[in-house]
Amino acid sequence: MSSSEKPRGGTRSPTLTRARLLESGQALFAEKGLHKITTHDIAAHAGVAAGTFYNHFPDKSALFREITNEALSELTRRLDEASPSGAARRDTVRPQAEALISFAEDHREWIRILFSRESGAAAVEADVLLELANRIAETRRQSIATGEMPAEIDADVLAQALVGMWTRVVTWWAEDPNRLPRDRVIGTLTRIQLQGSHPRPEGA
Amino acid sequence: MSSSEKPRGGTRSPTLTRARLLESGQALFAEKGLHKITTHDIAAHAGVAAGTFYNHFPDKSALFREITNEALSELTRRLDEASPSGAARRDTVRPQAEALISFAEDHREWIRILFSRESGAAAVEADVLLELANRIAETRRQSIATGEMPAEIDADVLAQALVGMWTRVVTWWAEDPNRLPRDRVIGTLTRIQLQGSHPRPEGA
Amino acid sequence: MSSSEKPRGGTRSPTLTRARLLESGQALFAEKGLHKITTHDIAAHAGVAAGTFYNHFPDKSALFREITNEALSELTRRLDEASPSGAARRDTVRPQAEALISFAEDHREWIRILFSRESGAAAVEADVLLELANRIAETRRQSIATGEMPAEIDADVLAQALVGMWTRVVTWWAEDPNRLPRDRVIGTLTRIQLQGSHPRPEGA
Amino acid sequence: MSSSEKPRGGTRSPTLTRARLLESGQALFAEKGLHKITTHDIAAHAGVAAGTFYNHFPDKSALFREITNEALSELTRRLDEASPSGAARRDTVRPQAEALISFAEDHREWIRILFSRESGAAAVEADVLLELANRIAETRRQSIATGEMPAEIDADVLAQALVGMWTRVVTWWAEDPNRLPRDRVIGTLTRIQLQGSHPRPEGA
DNA sequence: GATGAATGAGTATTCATTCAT
DNA sequence: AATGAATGAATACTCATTCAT
Repeated sequence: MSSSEKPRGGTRSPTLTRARLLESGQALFAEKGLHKITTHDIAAHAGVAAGTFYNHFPDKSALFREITNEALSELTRRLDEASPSGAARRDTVRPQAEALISFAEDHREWIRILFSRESGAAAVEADVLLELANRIAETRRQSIATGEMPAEIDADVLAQALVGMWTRVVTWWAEDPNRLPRDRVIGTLTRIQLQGSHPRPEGA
Repeated sequence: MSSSEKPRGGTRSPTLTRARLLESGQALFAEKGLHKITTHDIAAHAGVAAGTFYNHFPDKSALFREITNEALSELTRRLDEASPSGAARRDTVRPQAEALISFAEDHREWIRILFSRESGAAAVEADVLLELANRIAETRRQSIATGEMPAEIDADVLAQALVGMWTRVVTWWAEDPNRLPRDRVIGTLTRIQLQGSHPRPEGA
Repeated sequence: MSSSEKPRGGTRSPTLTRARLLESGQALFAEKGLHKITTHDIAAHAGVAAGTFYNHFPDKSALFREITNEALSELTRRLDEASPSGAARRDTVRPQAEALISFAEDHREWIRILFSRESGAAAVEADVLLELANRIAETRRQSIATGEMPAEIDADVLAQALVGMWTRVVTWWAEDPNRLPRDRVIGTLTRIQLQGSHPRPEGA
Repeated sequence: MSSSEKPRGGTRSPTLTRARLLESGQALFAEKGLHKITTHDIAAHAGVAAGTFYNHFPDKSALFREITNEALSELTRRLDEASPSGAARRDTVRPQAEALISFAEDHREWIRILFSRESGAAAVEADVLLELANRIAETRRQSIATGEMPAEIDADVLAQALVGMWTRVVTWWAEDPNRLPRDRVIGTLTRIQLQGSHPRPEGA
């Protein structure tokens, strides 16, 4: 077979094709979101025919889910690594902020896919993020229980707040990392939180 | 012709029809987002024919924009009211949190439309939110300048963080206000912030 | 009733309204043709409500037909006048060309409506034009019969040819009468025809 | 699944499908004109699904343009062939009339599409026809310059006149070629023109 | 596995026409 | 007669998905 032939049949490695589709989906979803990208776009970007897409993924959302799952488990992995279960509570925040920012540095596309609005990932990320939130909240809940943190604080609200804060900041920063040195982001993120102080009521 | 025919001609008040379309759009967009709702859905929900939609709005996005504009200006109005420019800085946070939560109580649909992911409002809300963020940030910037707040804090990051935090919390809470009494949300939101304490470096 | 009120009910003379609709139709059809103009356009241009249109005309094509009929009968009238049945044949062409050109000068809009392509008048004008063609042809037919005109000439073809020629020229000229003084158009039109000479075969 | 299902997947030759769409468009446009024919009509006539149309043409007007372009270039080709640039002027008319009539015989549908009113081709044909007109006019202009043709003749008017005449005659004839033998049409067309005679002024 | 033409349900939008007021 | 909101059929175009080759 001459190598200049149009590839037909099982030419290239299927694994490679699959990988290419994944990459293409990643790049394109990051750029425009799930709904503005067609399966044809992805196939074209991957250099394969439209039908080939369906040899590797049952449908468009399956590819999307695979991407987000991979992204989320990598993120989870890094966050886990950053706060081993045995670690002292106080040490937990900075390493996690660092993990998140490093993740953003290494995978800007994933950040866009996971966290930017209209990306299509709303449902997909919810669970993982909630889990993250809850994990964070759990630490706080204990602080609250021990009186280290004021009782006015609700752990669920706190969890949502932290997730919202972190995802927004990291998305904003990943759009253009030149905005700010990473350490400054981490430094700020680390300090925005309850420090155990019992603030006087505002009006006082 | 029997009198049971569908109404033709200018039967009902146009203002009413317009209002109905607006309401229907609000309800449906809140439920499923801009992209999953068709103009036919809206017309049907409003009890009018498909074409009637276009007697009142040039296109789907115009209706959406009208809804979001109204929502945003109401939100802006409340936030402005909550923090008169002359107010002392410290007094600013709680009233704004209260304003936001009250807004959410009164307009759960608007919250979903403005802040939930995949709503279609990404671009629309950006400006207003950023403005809000910057307003908040400005207060902090001054605190930082006066040394009241540690210099490690970056005002831009802080602004993003606060916006992310607030929008996420309010969206989460508005999904089901029974989750928690509003005061608890406000209380927590009010305390999540730097209190001027200079925390010891994490490792210390 | 104050005169500044929005006219409602039988305010203005219905005859006037009808006339205005006719004028508006004329102006708009001339500009863009039947298919690109909506009944709303016409009503708006006439300064009346959309429904009013249907108080005066059963439908859009009725208005169009009325305009074309009026235009065509005026044209017919002028052409008839220009060539009274008793006139000598030779004298017939120039007066008719003059009549046509004058008609074009007085009614540029009608020219566009009747003769320009895509105006919507295709079917409408056919008959009248054909009649015109046939009347012209008849004159020629006699010339042919008497040997004044060569037998190779077919009267039907000639009729079509003259109609095609005249309508195209007049349409072209009416687009911008400054292109040429009317006499030059008439002069040329008058001379483009068989003059009774028996041309030598082409190759000779 | 029964084998009587509609064909799915790349069953038939795409070239064939494209050709069929082209033919269908041709037939239908010739019959009713661009605006009265829908893409669904064309697809149905071609025996394919509605969406298939768009696999082959970006939109309806692209198909139309393709048809008219092909028609016009074939016509141009034939006219060019009929009057090689070196030919003596006088020899030019009959061959061109012959070319036009032959073209009409071979492509009645194209004639309708190109020249009949309301076909939708107004803009498309303009250039080519004008070019044709000007080419014809140029010959005359020279005749006028040399005094071979009377100075009262305006070359631009003449060009418009010839184009109007020819297109109308050929359209009329192509509707039903049985009306007349082609030679009679050609013969007449050939003789309708200025023969160089200086006619006495009509009134004389 | 790969191909890519074909499929057809889905959707925004237009506009001639109606008729209660 | 005049109004103008309402109607709804019509239509161009998109795109996820299928399947014969």
